[in-house]
Amino acid sequence: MSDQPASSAPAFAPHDHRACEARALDQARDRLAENGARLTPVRRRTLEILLESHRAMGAYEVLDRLAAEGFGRQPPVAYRALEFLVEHGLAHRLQRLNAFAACLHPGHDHAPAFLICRSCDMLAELPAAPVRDALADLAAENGFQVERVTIEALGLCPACAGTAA
Amino acid sequence: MSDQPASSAPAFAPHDHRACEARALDQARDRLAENGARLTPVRRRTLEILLESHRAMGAYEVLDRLAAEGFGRQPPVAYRALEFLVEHGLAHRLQRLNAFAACLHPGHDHAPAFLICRSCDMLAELPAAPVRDALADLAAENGFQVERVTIEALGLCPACAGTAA
DNA sequence: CTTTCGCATGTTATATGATAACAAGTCAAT
DNA sequence: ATTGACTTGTTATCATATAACATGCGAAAG
Repeated sequence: MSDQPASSAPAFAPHDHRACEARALDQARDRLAENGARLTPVRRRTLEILLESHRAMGAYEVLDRLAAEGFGRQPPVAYRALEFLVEHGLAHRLQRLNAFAACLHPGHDHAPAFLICRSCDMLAELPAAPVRDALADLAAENGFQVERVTIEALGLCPACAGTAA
Repeated sequence: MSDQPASSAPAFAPHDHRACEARALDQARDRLAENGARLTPVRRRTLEILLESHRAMGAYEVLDRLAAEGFGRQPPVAYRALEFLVEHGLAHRLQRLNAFAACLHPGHDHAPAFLICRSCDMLAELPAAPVRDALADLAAENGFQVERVTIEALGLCPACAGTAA
């Protein structure tokens, strides 16, 4: 367990974000190499933008950033890069927000659960094995073949809950 | 257990749909009476439209139906009725599809899990207590206060899985 | 080399989903 | 009969997402 915080992840806790970003980028490179996919400039920049914060970003927010840096300024530019990242497990799409977020554990325990703070927009991506198992049981009971799952909770992160109280 | 199929619900199985519809409408009336809210013609019709099938419908699909029957033809007409139904627990919003579906168990075990068939669009709404509990544990570990949860699985219903095989 | 082919990037145009802001109608309770 | 809360309707606009097509670029076959 050198670099995988596994179940007791920092989540909303403060942490060394530079390292966090760098590690995710490295893992992304590895993963793409394995799959024979290319981390082109737009794609790389898109991933970096998502990695800057533990927040979900709308496609148009990402697009503005890309456009400002000389990439194309039409929606498909952002959507394609985001779709690529999602396909390769380097980012997630948050259904609840119509938005995207960088994946913090590429390659590990996919289909995580998300805790989304409605006050500060911060996001925690957590290993969701127990939750998925419970859902898998439910599906099995009903003869349903699960392909993708969406497990998201909206609420207040510890910091915001404290402030409100 | 006269009318609550509880955990082993028909889900994707064939069933007496007229009764299913009628019961949901009755329960809706009860529930709204309790809350002092009105089941006006648009709202009632919107609920009936959702109840016709165990599918999720987009707001614009509902709107077309309403408009064809003499109600307003502008988006807010549908969105308002749908929002009202969701607020009172008579319908659910499916994040994964940007769509809405009638609630089949108004008043019982809310925040259910959904199984959505990507082939025939059929939908099962299931009591999700174990799944929610697992998610609640995860949230508690991270000091997160959950307010709303989204638990959805996309895949193949028994019928479609059988056909494909 | 250079041709070819697949993929990446870019564009224009349009589809789809959702809300803000305001006007007018309904209806129960005074 | 009048008020005031709520409901319905409108116009206008915003936000999200994708289809369809043109161009460029680079690796591999000739």
